[in-house]
Amino acid sequence: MPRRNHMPDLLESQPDSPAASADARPDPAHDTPRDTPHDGARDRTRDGARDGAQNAPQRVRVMLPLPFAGALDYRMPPAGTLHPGDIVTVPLGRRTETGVVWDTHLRLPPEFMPPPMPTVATGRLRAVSARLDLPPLPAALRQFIDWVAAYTLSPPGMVLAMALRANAMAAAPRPAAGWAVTDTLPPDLRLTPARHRVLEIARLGTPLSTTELANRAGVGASVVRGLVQAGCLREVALPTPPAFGMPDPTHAPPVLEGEQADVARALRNTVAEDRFSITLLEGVTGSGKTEIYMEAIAACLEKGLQALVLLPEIALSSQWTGRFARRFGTQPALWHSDLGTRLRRVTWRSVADGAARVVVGARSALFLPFARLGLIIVDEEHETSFKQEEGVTYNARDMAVVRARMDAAPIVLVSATPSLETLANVGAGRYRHLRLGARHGNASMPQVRTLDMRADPPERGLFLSPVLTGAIRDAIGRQEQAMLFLNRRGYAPLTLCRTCGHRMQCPNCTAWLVEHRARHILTCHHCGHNEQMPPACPSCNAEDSLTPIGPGVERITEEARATFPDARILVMASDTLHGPAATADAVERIARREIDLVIGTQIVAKGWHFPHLTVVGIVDADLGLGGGDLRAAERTVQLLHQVAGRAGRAEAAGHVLLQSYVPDHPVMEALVSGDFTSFMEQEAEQRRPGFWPPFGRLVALIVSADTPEAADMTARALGHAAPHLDGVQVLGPAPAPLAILRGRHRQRLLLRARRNIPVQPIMREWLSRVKPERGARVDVDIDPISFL
DNA sequence: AGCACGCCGACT
DNA sequence: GTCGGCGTGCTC
Repeated sequence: MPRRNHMPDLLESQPDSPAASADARPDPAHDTPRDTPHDGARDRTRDGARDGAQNAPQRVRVMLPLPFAGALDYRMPPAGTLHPGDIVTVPLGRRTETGVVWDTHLRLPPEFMPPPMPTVATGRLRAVSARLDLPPLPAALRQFIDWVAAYTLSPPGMVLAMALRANAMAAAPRPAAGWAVTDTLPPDLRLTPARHRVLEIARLGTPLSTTELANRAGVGASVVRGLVQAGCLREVALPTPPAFGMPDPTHAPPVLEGEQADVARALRNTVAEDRFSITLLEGVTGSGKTEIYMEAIAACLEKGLQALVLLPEIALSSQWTGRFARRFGTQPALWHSDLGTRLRRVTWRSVADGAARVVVGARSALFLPFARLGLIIVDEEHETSFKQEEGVTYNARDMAVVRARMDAAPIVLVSATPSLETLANVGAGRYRHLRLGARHGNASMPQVRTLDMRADPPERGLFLSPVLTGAIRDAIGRQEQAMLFLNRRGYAPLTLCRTCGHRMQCPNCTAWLVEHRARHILTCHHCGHNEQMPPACPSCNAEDSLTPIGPGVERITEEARATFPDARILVMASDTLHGPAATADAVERIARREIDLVIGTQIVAKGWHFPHLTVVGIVDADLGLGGGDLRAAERTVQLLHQVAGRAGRAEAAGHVLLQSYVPDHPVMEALVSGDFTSFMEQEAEQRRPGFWPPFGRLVALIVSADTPEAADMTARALGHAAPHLDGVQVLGPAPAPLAILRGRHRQRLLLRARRNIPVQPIMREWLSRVKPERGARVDVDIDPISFL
């Protein structure tokens, strides 16, 4: 039964009912005359629909999680009917694959329509082997998969693979067995006292598992097994305990006042509308955004619908789930790529049957089979880690908006520093805008100032200015905490021979090797190659001549230990914290004031709440500005604002010091003034004239090959075949900044188009005209955010 | 993605 | 004479 009567138009015309199943309707994908002359004459009818389902076999389209251009056709199995969404096994060649019965009609905008697949003659169809006893893939998810595939130019099967990755396809988990007393006991039963106790417990009614029964009777499990053997106990399926608790929206509602109450109310109303809408929730760090969007989740739960919360990194989830549990009285379901097999399967099924009410996850959670999705939240929407760079390249933030549309659900994008894309959508009136202007409670925004490194340089060989070390020393003296941020792992990013100038380089990549002193190695952050630190220069054999150049967190830690010998220092970097549990533990220790000085990379910039932290030092505020990346300035502001936001979240005021050699750069000025609106307006004005995103669209082509020649030839062929169209421009080919990555030689091209031009058909046509050289591959990245 | 088929080198 | 290298192509 449809829960809402305002599904999107595209779905409205194709209700997911048996009446609309794969076989009953004409299929445009099959209408082109493709049959061979031999088959053509007798194979004019399709699907059996026109001349009666009883006579001709019925076709079913089955999407397999394989890189095919589309679904394959099968014959309906002898028994029963199949409907779109059913999960089935089918023969493929000499193996058996699991797939999903797909819709006959692609419900996509016309410009997205992929080229039709050739049709196989009815006589050569193979039958579907079996329908698996699993909840069917919902129509909205199937439509979403087709849409993502068409948008990203990926084979739909590869997108489906992401939705099936749950491994949920394995046989249904067998319910745990319990034991009940048989109606008649065998007459020859030897009833020992132990056996008697077991039977008494078992007679109480509730079936119990072997161990539980033995424990309660105070006997060993062998007694229970003996009774089973003797035929006194029969097996009954135990009711599976719900894997997820029911979050209670009334468990601990927050007390909200003023602006916070207004925004929470507006969000609740949006959710109550129960239809597709997009809202940007913008609020400075510490303004209580999480607490407020949890009210949106509460409203969603009150409607009996499911909510999905996307976080940029799952490391964040420990603090998040803690807050959730305090608000709703139970833990949410968690979804990320390295969930254990069992939990993964249980979660997938619970999402499908609606038992999991709130799911928090990384981007892959977007492909879960929600039974009744009523809200999507994208927290830290500006984060670039929402972009998947491998396999199917997609931006989870953008695809979340599409998913919300398909499920007719509201979506809320949350950020302190929204991306320019999102702000442009607000400006164009496509998104609603809710703002929180002030910090929560008595907390005030931290005071930010730049430290001109030219005027106050550190001592020779050191990286911290005396002004910064002074501020840290004062904070620690006041029993407060301080933090140093440097977005660079390891000891030093470059190792140089002082004698001959040789630089230690990765053999597989165009990149310097990074020294990790703690592990005595040089390592490549791109391919994982590592080697021992050589005792002498590998080029000129000079001994003691290799010198570290520049700082990483390890080196800053060394300096801090020397400068603050009594401080309790904790390093937070992805390679020192192994997994979410270790991260959570580190965060706990900081909150418990067991630490005086935190030194960290990216990972400290996440939404952690450190109430006693008052001083934040940014070791190298200029770091992200080089490299000529389109979004370098925007990204630096977002990252550094996020780091700065860790300071002064409680009563005591926060101070942020930015070490910079360009203190009058607009990025530094924006951070000091806190006026991001003006900064983003300036950014917009720089991108608008050249039709750079968000005022135009980009598609990156990455050519990679095992030889430089193959990469070069393929890239040049693409250059020659480049489209010549109004409002479309092709840049390149040029060697990629990472000209060699993992031993593969790389070239890049970039297509830029006006915003109103759909790039997918252009790309399809372009790519179809170029055949890559042997050993070469072309990867397409729609809406790229990395330019490496 | 698998898994066949297919045409050129060192071996029981 | 065969076993086997992985290049190319197909799977409804």
